[in-house]
Order: sequence, then structure tokens, then C-alpha cells
Amino acid sequence: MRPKDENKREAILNSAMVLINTYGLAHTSMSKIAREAGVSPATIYIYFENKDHLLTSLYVEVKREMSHAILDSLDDDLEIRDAFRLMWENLYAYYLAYPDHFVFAEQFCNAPIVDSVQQEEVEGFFAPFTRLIERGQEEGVLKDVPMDLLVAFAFHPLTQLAKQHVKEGIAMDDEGLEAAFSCAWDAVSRG
Amino acid sequence: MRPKDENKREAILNSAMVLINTYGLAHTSMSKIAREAGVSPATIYIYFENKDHLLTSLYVEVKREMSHAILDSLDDDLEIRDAFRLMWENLYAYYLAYPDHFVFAEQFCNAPIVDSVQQEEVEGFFAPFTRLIERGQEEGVLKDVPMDLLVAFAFHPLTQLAKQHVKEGIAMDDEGLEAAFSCAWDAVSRG
Amino acid sequence: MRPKDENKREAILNSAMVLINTYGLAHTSMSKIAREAGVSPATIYIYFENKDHLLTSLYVEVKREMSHAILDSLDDDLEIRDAFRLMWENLYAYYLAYPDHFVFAEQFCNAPIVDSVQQEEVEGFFAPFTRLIERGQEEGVLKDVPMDLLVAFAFHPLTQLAKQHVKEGIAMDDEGLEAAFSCAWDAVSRG
Amino acid sequence: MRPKDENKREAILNSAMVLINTYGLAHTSMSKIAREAGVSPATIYIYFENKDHLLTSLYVEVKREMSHAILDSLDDDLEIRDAFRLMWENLYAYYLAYPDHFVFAEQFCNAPIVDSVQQEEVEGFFAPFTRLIERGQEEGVLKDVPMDLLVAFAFHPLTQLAKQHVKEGIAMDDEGLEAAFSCAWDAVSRG
DNA sequence: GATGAATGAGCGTTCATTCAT
DNA sequence: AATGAATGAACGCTCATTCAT
Repeated sequence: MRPKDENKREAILNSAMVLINTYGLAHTSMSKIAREAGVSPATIYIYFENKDHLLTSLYVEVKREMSHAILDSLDDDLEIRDAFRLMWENLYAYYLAYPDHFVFAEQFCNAPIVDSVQQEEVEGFFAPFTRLIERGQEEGVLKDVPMDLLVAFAFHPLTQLAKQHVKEGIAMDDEGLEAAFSCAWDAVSRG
Repeated sequence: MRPKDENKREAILNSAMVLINTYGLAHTSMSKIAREAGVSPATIYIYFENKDHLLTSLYVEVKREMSHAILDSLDDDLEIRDAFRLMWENLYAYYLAYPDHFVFAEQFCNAPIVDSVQQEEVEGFFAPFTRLIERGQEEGVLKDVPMDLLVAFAFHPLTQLAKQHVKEGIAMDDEGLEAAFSCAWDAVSRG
Repeated sequence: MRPKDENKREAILNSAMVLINTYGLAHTSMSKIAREAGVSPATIYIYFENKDHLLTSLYVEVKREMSHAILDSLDDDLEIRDAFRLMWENLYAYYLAYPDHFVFAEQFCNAPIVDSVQQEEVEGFFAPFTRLIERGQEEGVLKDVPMDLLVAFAFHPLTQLAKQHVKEGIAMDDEGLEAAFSCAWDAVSRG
Repeated sequence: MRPKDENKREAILNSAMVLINTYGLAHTSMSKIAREAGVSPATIYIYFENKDHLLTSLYVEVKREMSHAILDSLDDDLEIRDAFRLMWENLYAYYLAYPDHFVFAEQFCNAPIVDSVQQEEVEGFFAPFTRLIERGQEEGVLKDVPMDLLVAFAFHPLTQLAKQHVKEGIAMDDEGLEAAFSCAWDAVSRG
């Protein structure tokens, strides 16, 4: 009995992502994923219980990687503004480096299948960010408004911009990023 | 011969939207749409060339209605800030009134099927908004940064908030809306 | 109440023939026939009870015309050989003039649907030919072998040749026809 | 994994042939073929790319078997007339033994779907027959007329007779065959 | 008489999944 | 562990036919 081949698992996940990004969730079948990954359809079921589990795993892993890329460099000693700035740059860099991850996540999280269990798991990945905001509010640096409001302004516009830029194959330069960040900071910071 | 029954067309479009919002694009078949709409599968093809056309029509019509709801009340005599505020309120009201439209549009526009032709058509609906921003920049009220940046900050956080609120079945009160709007305005306006 | 429009009936029959010859029986639907004929699908059912009747009528009419073209010029005073020769030429001329009729008939008569009733009706059209053969045998000009044998040799090779020539877009000249006829005559005539 | 089951392939081909001969090309669906063959509709697509390929394969294989039955016993040392006679008998025996093959081939080759590529492949199977005719012409035994003429007279009447006899459930005895052959030989031989 | 709308049944094909090796 | 064969159910769509005007 051979051990499970981690490369094969990766190949399956990656093929699924590529196909979904190219043809859409509705046009991506298990057979096509298998063919793209160079394995038998039956093999997929060795690594994943079924199609739902495969997709969910993919989503969770992508989000986990995304959170690491953004938050790992975070340091409690940083000033709020610098921390924000750092995350903002990390995030945009991640989008440019792994557009596939990002495009997939955006497509997947808007589908109603995503059950609340893993949605919570995914949100857990971003807990450090939540704590940062709380600290910012305590320090009086951030506006005293509901948390979800700050989250929405801090990151969603950037996501939207990245989505466009990925689609159109363009990227912001340092100046553009600076301008974008200052919009975001004005939105969330206390005057 | 019988005339085409416009109610039937509406029923089909609406059934498609409901099913897609409930079970996802990938799990919504023509037969299911037909059953939900109370017509034969074949009948759908009298009103729509194929599944793709049906979904695309739905998307375009939803976006058209959305743009009307937001922009119709717009008036060139309004000050920029008031115009922004009006649209902002219109949009949130629309989300609360037609959560289905909004949830569907978010899911659909993230799928890779959407071809660029109708994407442009849809963007055309929002041209008055683009003009408003230009006027704001000329008047020196809005930041002098690229247009897409302002668009991203002006509306995307609200969309994100609405998405959450629709999912969680909650709504912002006037105070919340006020707070949210002031974040947005700080983001785009010239201090 | 308008009278039935004979042109419409003809248009339907002709459209059916063209489509069947082009795409085959299996790919020719009532809707397509209607579209090609410039009428509504429902209109076809005014002129023909159903698809089967339409096709059968077409076949019978084609065969009737074919028999007229071949046999009308026949004259009991002609010598057997001359009568044969005449029919042979009429038949080949008919193939060249109405390849559609001929291609359709060949396709249709090989399908198992053709029921024996109209097969007999069709065979009746060619009764004069049968009588000619009988006369030939009585006069001792034709071989004293079963009738169906003589029929097979008298006409089937020509049909086969015509089929090829229609497909390949070529035609026999007088010399070729002469050669072909002499083969046929040698086959059926008594030394 | 299971190896491909050659019996299954045969069963599918045979079921297709039986159904087509019974109900016609137009009324033979993949589901019916599957049911008749005792397999799932999906299984057919393991053995054949699509319906067209299935039917074409069936036609080509039938024609290949037919050519073997007729030509395998051929020997270059035989005199032309004896060779002709042998083939003639082989062919009629084949019709009686495998009326299905023969009925199917006749129906299929008259449908317009048959593309020229496989038509050429099929014609290749009968090359030895073509060579026999050429030899006969060189030896001065056969008439000096175009090849296709001789082919038409040598075999087509027999095909026609066999078709009738299969339909009517009768068969020629030795005497009938003798008479038929002598008609054919008179048609093609040089006095 | 003539029509386009309407339909349930069926089309050719692919699906997610399991079987047998 | 890994496979290609195998499947019943479902897919998107079209069929022959009838309905309502």
C-alpha cells in the first residue's frame, strides 16, 4: 500500500481551480478535473469524499494561504496605520502573484453552496485582523463604528480593484497604491 | 395563434433567479427552472435562445433595474455630496427591497461565463454615475485619483455590507447608514 | 374558409425532399420542413395527417411521376428492344433532370418504415413495364427466366449508375449510354 | 480496473443493427440501442465517440466482413468466369446467412450522412474485385466498357434480388442462381 | 385556412460516483 | 493507491403534435 501522494492531491486541487476559473463552476466536472490533473476520476475519490468536499477544501485552503500571506508579517508593535498599510500591500501583492486563488475565492464565496460552518472557519483565519481593528478603536485611531463597517471599507474596495486589474491584465504602480491606501485610511481613520 | 405571454417570460426569469440564489448556478437546470415556473422545458426555448441567453438576459435586466432605482432620482442641480448620499440610500433601499436581484447579480458577475459584450452594456447603465464623479472632480470636491478608485470606494463597501446583511437577515438603521456613508464620503472627498 | 393552397402543399413536399436529401431522414424534423417551406408547423397538419403520411405521400408521388416519365411514351406497337431502349433513355434522362426525386426515392425505399400497402401501390405504377416483359417472353425475345430476374437486370444497374453519377456530378454521353444499354440487353435477351 | 469487454462492443453494434433494420435509422436512439444491448446509455460512449461514429463503425465493419466473405476465396489462377461465378455464389450465400448485415448496409449507404472518407475506405475492401475485372478486360474476356459499368451489372442486380428475397423470405435454388448468373455473365462478357 | 405558442416525451450526451482489478 | 470500465440519473435541448386565436 503506497502512501497518498501529496503531489497528486495538489494537482487535483489546482486543476479544479484552473477549470473553475476558466469555464465556471457549472461547467467543471469531476472527469474534466481528473483529465486535467492526469489522474483517473476514481482517484479523486481517494483524496476527497466527493465533489462538494473537494471544492470546499480548495476554498478553505486558498483562504488559509491568503490569510497567511496577509497577516503573517503582522506585528503587534507596529502602529495601526503602518500595520494597515502593510496588510494592504501584502494583499495586493498576493492578488498579483496568485490571481487564480483570488478569482476562485471570489467566485466560490458568492455561490450559495458555501455552508456556514466553513465560512466561520475561514473567518477565523482573519481573527488577527479583527484584533488589530479593535486595538485601533481602543487607541482612538479608528472610527468608532461597527466592526463590519471598517472591514468593508478597509479591504473590499481593494478586492474590487484587484479583480478588475486581474481581468484587464493591468497593475497599479506605487503611486496608485498610495492613492488607494489613502482613500482607505481616510474611510476608516478618525479624522 | 396565441400571443406570447409576458407573464410566462417573467415567471421563467424569476424562477431562474430564485433557484440560482437557493442552489447555485451549477445546480440550476433548465428542467428545474421550467418546473418552478410552471411551464414545459420546451416553453423556455420560445422565450430564450438557450440557457446562456436566459441567464445573460436575467443579469442584464436585473442590472438595468438596479441602475434605474439608483440613478433615476438623480438631478444635475444637486450638490455632489447630496447626490452621493441619495444614490447611497437608494442603493441600500434597493438591496433591502430586492435582495434576490442583488444576490443573483453578485453570484453571476463573478462567474467567468459573463462575456465582455454584455459587461459593457451593463456598465453603460451606470454612465450617469460616472459623469457625476467627473463633475465632482472638476468642482474640486472629489479626490483627484483615477475614476475606478472612486467607484470602488463609493459603492463596493456598501455592496459588501448589504450582502452580509441580506445573508444574516439584518438591516442598518438610519444611524448605521449615516456612519457608513460618512466613511464612504471621507474616502472619496477632498478632505 | 379559404381553399387549400396547392402551392403550399407542393412547397411542403419539396422542402421535405430537399432536407431529407441533404441531412437525412433522421435529421429532418417537421419544424425544419415548415421553416424551409415558409409555413407554420401547424400548417403542415392541415395538408398531411402526420409525418408518416407526409413522407409516404412524397414517396408515392415521386414514384408516380417517375413511372409516367418512363412509361408514358411507351407504345404497344414498338418492338421489344426499341421499347426497352426508350425506357432506358427516359429513365436516365429523368435521373439527370430530377436527381432529387431519385436520391430521395432510393433513400426512402431502403428504410424499413415503408409499409407493404403503398409498396404495392407503387409497384402498380410500373405494371405496363411488367406487361412489356411478358410480351417479350411470349415473343421469344427475352429469356425465359423469372420476371423479377429480368426486372433486376433491366433497371437496377442503371439506377446504380445514375446514383453514382448524381453523386459525382458526372453524366454518361450517348456512347456511354449505348454501351450500358447493350450490357442490359445482353443480360435479358435471348441470345 | 476492468478491461474493455469486447462482447459488450459487439452487443452494442448488433443491437444497433437489429433496431435500425426493424424500425429504421430515424427511429433508433442511443437509449434504445443501450436497452437492447443490456448496457447503460453511458456505456456506449466508452466504446464509441458518438452516435455517428457508432453507425459508421458498424457500416465499415459490415462491409469489411462482406468483402472478406466474397473475396477471400478468390484465387488468381481461376479463370475469369469461374472467379465471377464463385463470388456470385459467395455473395448470395452471404445474403442468406447474414440478411441483417445486408439490409443494414443498403439502408445506410443510401443515407446522405455517409461521408466520402469512409466510403473510400469501404471501396478499398473491394479492390481485388476491381483487379479481377481489369484482368478480364486484358484477357479479352470481358467487354471493353468503363469499369463502373461492369461493376454495376456484375453485382447490383444480385443485390436487388437478394433484397427482395430477404424481404419476402424466399431464396433461389441452384437452378435460379444458375439462370441469374448467366444473365450477369451475358451482360459483362464479350459475346 | 393559417398561425405561433405551448407541450410532454424523448433526443444525444455527460454527470458524479462506484466497481472490479 | 490507483485505475479505466461501468452506471442510472440528469443534463440542455428538440421532437411531433395540439392549442387558442
